[in-house]
Amino acid sequence: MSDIRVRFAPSPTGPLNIGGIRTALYDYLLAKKHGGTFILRIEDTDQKRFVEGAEDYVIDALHWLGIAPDEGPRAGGDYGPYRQSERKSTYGEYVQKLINSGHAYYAFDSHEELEGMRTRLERQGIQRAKYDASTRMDMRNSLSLPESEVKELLDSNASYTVRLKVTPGETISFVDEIRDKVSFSSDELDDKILLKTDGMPTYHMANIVDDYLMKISHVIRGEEWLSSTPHHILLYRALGLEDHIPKFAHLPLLLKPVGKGKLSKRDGAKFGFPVFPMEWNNPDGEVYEGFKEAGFLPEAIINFLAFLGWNPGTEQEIFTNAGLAEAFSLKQVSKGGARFDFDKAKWFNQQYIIHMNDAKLAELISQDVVDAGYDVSQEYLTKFCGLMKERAVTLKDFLSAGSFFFQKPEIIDEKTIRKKFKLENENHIQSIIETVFVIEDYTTQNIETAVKNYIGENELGFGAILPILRIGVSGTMKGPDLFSTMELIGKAEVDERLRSNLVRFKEIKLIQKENQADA
RNA sequence: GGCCCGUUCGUCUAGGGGUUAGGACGCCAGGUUUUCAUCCUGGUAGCACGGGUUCGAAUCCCGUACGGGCUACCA
Repeated sequence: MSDIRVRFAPSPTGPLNIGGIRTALYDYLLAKKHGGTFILRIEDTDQKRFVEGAEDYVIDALHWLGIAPDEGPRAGGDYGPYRQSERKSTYGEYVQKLINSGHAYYAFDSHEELEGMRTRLERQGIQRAKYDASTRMDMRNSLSLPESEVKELLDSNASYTVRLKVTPGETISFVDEIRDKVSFSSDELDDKILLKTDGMPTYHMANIVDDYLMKISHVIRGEEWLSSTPHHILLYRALGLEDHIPKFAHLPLLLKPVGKGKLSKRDGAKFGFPVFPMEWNNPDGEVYEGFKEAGFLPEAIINFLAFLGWNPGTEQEIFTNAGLAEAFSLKQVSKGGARFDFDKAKWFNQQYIIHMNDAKLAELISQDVVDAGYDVSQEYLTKFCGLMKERAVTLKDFLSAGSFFFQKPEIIDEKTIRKKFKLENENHIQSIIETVFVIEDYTTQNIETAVKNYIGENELGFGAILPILRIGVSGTMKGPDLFSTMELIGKAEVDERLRSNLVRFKEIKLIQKENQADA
């Protein structure tokens, strides 16, 4: 194990969407590239926003996608616990340290007082008033209040927060692995709350302490964190942990496929594709569709997501999980936001299905087959997958486009029958059905030879006969090689379908004739 | 409003002073196929705008526009 340790730190406030998955993927890829450790840490410091089941969802999704964490609440590890709510006691010491060294202070202001300050300053023309060096002495805190009063308040169990004391006039710079140097003026920074009245640390405090304690080497997170990074730098400095500052990489956001703004959870329903890895049943009863349920392969999603904002610098696009890890580099991550392109996702999935072995595919769709009420052997299913896979974009397409392998087709492509079927060929079709029926060894090759010989000998032309047979067997013009299809479906069933459908074709044709006569 | 980040075909992107600006998805056309799909070949389409630096700018600098993020006792 190298000392590269990368954490994915979601809040359990709902299902992890595809953007979160991408962040986790980049975390995973960077760790694996360097033989390091991928860590999952649950940032549940906001008890109000906690959603039951969200943590399990995150872990299950990462497992399904094949990017399971090496350390985390379920995986365990030497740096646990991995839920911040269970680490509450460890943060106090660091907060105290900041207070003692004068880098942080107690603030006793109520929500109303804070609100009052903001509206007061707004009336003076200040758009967004901050709690900072310019305002803190007008507020009720351990900097503005006499020491005795502070002690009194503390002793009387008055509720308080702890705020970071930001010194104005400084320039805070750091190197972002994706964007290079980024600078902020401390004048713009407010005195961030580090410890809430409920005794829980805020994200900023917990994050710094845990990253330090868990020996995190790289912080990869969404761009929305870029502007709070200077606060984090200040925190490391104040704690005397400047030598332990991890490398930062802020990822560009995932954007809606069309229109403005970042991809949101409701875009799935809006645009007709999943934005979550797996199905999620929201407590409010709303159901969010997942890629898994839509018939996507985890490898394909990973490959697709990896390329949304990153590229290997070569023209190779199809990568195994391990190949991605080897090729990955933060330097190749692009800076601009990427639109989510469902067409590209489907293309990746199709590629993965085509290249997957038939038995494996059979295994993946076997549950759907059972659910549809079909009962076939594993061998049959494997052959079926072999025939259908070039036509499938998702796993769902196997059954929707290949149902005639399991049951006699209900819907017949009548249009093609009207166009291709000639009543004068009826006897020929009849003869072909009989010719094929007497084949002893009912193989693709033998069926093909028999049919083609008959067509040749009677000078009929493939176009006049084969579409009729195809629709007779499968009901549709779309499908795998006709003779392979016949072999798999089997002689008796094929014979039955062809005989009964021939009758139906005649009816279709006669109705057509009548209509023409009327017109 | 302020601060910060960004902007190459419709989309994802390569390219970082001299390129016919490359690839992929999509779309279109052709070929292969009894059909559909796969596959193959070809086509379509782009450096946001304005200044500057330079012999030369997609590339460096400045500005503008546009997009995004942050501006909570949310993460």
